[in-house]
Amino acid sequence: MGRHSCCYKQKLRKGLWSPEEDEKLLRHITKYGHGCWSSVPKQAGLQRCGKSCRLRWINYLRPDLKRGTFSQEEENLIIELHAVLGNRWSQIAAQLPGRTDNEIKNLWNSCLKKKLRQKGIDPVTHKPLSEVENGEKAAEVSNELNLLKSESSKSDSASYEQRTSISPKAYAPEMDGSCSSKIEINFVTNNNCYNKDLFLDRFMSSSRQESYTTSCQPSDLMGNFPIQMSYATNDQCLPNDSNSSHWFSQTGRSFDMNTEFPFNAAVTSINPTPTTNLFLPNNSFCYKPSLAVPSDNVSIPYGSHYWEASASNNSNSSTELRSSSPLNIFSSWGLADCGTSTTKEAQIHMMENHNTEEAKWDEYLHNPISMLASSVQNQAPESLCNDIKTSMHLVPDTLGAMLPHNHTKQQEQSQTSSFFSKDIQKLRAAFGHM
DNA sequence: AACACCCCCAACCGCTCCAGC
DNA sequence: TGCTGGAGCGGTTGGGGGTGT
Repeated sequence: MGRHSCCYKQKLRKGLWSPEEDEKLLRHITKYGHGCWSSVPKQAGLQRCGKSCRLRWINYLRPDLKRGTFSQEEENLIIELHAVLGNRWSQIAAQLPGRTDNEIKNLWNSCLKKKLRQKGIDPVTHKPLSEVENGEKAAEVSNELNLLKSESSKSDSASYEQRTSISPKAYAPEMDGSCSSKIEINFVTNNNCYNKDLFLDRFMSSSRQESYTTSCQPSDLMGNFPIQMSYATNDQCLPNDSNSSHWFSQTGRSFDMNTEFPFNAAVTSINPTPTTNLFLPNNSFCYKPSLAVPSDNVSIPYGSHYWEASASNNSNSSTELRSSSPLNIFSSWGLADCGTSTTKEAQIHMMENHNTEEAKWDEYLHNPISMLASSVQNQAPESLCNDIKTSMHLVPDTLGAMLPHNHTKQQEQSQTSSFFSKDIQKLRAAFGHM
């Protein structure tokens, strides 16, 4: 553990890399690939440890890196992703082609944090600063109370409720009637508990139920994961070749599917429109849905097409990540059309539209291409392609075999899902079943 | 011009996870 | 099943450049 063993062995260079070192490493990797990083420095004739070489390659030498300052769109995307993922820089970086986790981390620490604070938003919780301060005071009191409580009753469920309780008023100061604000409430919990945890809690609890539609409290799920609800309830609506078991098994990577699925659903609901209205411009932040999955037949042409497109063009991430993608379907289904209603109203609205959405999901799942066509008809094909590309890991293996192989990309993409796999594994361990 | 301070970012460090044995 | 080593991640550091005095 700790420092790499190779670093102890002999005097290895540290600090900044010289152009000569860069050239050696670059030449070696472009010629042979990196293979085992620990052997790279030796083979490349470098007095560095493998770890250092890896870092240099990833953060600086990699040919697909995008240099230069971050665009406004990229910054906004980072902020939004951070609101969902927290300091999971690699996950955030995975959504910003050409950017490294280190770069994003630095940007966040040096720039974005300040910007958020200037706008009166707490960079940790993404809630208004004033509220966070109040929340802290309240949390202190609450903690004292909980301490007293826990003295008398060591109940897990109590702590769960406390941890996951959501105040509809949480975002009140910045709610201007935009749908996204309302939805975002769903992802921010009290006590700085990361929304993903809440999401996982909810998802896991709902997953344990035999039937989503009957066992879950609609208000509960709606309140927290409206889109997930849409997904989940459509379990029954899936075509024969796309039932849930098929989704989970067709790639042989059930966990990827399992975890990616709700996550995409959760994130997509965040932001059809500006999140905090305080400074974020229009930003239809879109996580890619699992739309490539449902049918092998339809996903093959899409998949290969997108893959090729994305492989040849990954330079305009800022726009490709925004506002395109099939997820605008959500807007067309009413999610972006929340007008001036409040959170509760939005939830009710969504519940009312639930059946409609369900029908649309059905349609979508049965005929994703036509749905896609209608939802993205105004978009440039490249944009759509780029949006799809990070979903490629959801494409069945059979399709994958037909596509140009790019293990690095596949690995990167699988990281996103593995992140949730890890969490769910932890939950599994914690709950001892599932 | 010289110094102090600040900020950014490349790189390091310590850790976890995971695969192979 | 436990150990070991490699890969990767997130937090932190420190050097260098920019800016203010």
